[in-house]
Amino acid sequence: MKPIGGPGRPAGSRANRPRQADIARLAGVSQPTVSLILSGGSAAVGIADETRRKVMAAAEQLGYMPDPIAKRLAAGQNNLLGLYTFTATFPTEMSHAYHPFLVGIEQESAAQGYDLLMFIASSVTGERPHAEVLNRVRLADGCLFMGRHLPIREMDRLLATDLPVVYLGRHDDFGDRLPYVGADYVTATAEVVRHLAELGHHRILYVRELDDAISAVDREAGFRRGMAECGLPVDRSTVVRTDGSDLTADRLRGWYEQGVTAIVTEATDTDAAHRAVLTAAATAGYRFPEDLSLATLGAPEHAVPGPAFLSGFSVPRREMGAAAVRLLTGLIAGDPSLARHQLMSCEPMPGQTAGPAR
Amino acid sequence: MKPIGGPGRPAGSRANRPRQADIARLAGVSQPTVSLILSGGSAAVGIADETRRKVMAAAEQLGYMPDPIAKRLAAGQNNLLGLYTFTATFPTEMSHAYHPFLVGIEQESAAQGYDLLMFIASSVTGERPHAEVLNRVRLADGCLFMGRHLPIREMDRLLATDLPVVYLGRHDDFGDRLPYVGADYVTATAEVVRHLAELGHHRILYVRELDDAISAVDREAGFRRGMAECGLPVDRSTVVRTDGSDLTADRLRGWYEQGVTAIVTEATDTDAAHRAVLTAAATAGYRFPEDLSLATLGAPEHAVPGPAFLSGFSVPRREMGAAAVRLLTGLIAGDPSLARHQLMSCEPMPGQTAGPAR
DNA sequence: ACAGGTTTCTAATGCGCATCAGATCTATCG
DNA sequence: CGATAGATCTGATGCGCATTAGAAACCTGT
Repeated sequence: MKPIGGPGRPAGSRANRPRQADIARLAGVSQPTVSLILSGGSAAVGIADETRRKVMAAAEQLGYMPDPIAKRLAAGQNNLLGLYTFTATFPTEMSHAYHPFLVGIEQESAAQGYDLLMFIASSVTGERPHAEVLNRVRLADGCLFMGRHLPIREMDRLLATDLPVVYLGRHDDFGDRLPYVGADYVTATAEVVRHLAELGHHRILYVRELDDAISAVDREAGFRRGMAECGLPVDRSTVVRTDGSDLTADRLRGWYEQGVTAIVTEATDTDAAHRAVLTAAATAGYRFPEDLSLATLGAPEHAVPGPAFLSGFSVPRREMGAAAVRLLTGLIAGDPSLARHQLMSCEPMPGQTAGPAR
Repeated sequence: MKPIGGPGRPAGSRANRPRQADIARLAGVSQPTVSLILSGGSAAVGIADETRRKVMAAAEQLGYMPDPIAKRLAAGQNNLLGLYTFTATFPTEMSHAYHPFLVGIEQESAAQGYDLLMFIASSVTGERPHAEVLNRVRLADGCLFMGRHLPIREMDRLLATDLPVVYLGRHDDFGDRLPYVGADYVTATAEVVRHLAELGHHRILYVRELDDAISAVDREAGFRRGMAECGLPVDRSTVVRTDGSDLTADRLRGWYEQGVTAIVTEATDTDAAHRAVLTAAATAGYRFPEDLSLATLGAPEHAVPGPAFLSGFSVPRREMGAAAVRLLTGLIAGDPSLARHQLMSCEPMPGQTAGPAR
């Protein structure tokens, strides 16, 4: 702990901020009276109008702001919503993947009267980078979690406390203990496959990333379901896993010559698979949709302004962010009627990279 | 305020977590001893090894985690940096203008051990949307401000308190009272003009936005200085103000026929002027740099990945964010040796939209 | 005029931790 | 051997607020 000033008043920013006691002195009442008036709900019983006026005036005059820390220590709420991303919230190398979520989160937080407290894994992180932050998180009234991979152990510990928590993404491993707002990738992906099939594609490849994030699993499941529903076969070579490095132009050419007419990729926070396909196609001289059709699951919204370029579906990130905030504030308020697991549907995007099979 | 459990233990998330007192009991020592051992730095003086061992063992056994709230209440500091943007921090319609700043802010905050508290102007904003938030802001140990236009009156009030504050952008109206980290637009803009002049351009137009944000003023000043230094005349028609709507293709054509060979625009959070030029040029059929040269001051970094496309200069937004955080934490720590006004230089970007004059 | 009821406020206390001024006990010295 | 100097630890206290029990003043009806 950093050294602070002598006894009496700490040296920090709270140095000479007015406290309830100051208001009390100025208004000629006691501190608890001030507390009652300032935070005791709108219809605080048993306070004379005259007293209330005096206190309010004094508070106004001093520019009083309740100390959220003390408030929380004493009672339990400070109108702060935590936001913790398991990677940097504002990543450098990644595309601005989280931005749309943040837009929704910010708007809805404001609407609900909460401020956002962004927790950041400190740089000095050893083996369990999240352990420390997941503790700090309790500063807020509740916390929103984002990130492709959820640290199971730490989350388990956090869920053992009763801090309200919402995860932005589907995650059923914790059952009802972990409320979430996710996207219905399965349905949306199946829909994309069906659309391609209707365009005459029969040899469709699914190029996905290496890691098994839940969204990736869902998408593959949706792909398989879509293929099945359209009567298209799926064998070992239909689903390709790559981190991008091994997806060469030659390999793509090979697929093309074997009769593949459409490729489905997924957009992630790195977009590795998706970019690899684009690069390989550019190198091989294939154009979309003339030579090959391309559908990108969860097309990144930041790609290009204007009408959607990529075919596929778009994740309603903004709405998801807002819904997550609503769920969280509901949980904080103790609303029992809330659906703790919410899946939002993704809008199909016709786009310009998918067309009739050649 | 939410009702909590009976006296003794609150019903909140702190339900039955072990406290230092529990450890103390188990180890047969006093609570302050536990505090000393657990948080009194590595080489806490005057603690017998035997005692330390016992306490550590007890803490381990109980799975103790310090309560961050109590910790901060006692320490008088909460390791929170406020961040307030005078518009939405995650704007919908604007380009992701603030993102690079946020990257730097996030990284440096983490490095300094602070979390970020994002304040949001509540939606119910009347005439003075910022008044309420600028009050809430005092909840953090210090606060960073962003946004093209700074609400003078509210800022003045805030500066009257001793809350450490840093503004991201140049702003000298408050003199030394308002510390800031800005960008040296004047020098960088003059440099851009010089570059164009060296490419043979003599008729250079400056297309700027309507509003008189300080950055806009600085850029125009830099433009004029650059022109002067190159011996190029500037008259009333050399500087064009627009919100984009009146910048038609015809008007651009007119300039072209009057011998204008280069246009300088500025990138802002809306990019109105810059976009208008691009649109008009596209409509008129002009290409950059073949028909016209274009330089964009503060080229948006998010435009296109890969080698810089736009000529001009880039604002070191990330570094500015980090520098602002360093300045703020320095102020919080009470470091008197800090330069309260910092201007960072912008890197020239050759880009691909400026070439030799036709 | 007095018991019983209201209204309005205050004293006391605790939240979990950190800090500080001693208290206690042991080592060291002249 | 009394005295001084560490070495270790503890009691008391405060951080700013919320909560609760109950004091004080003020009514009401009989």
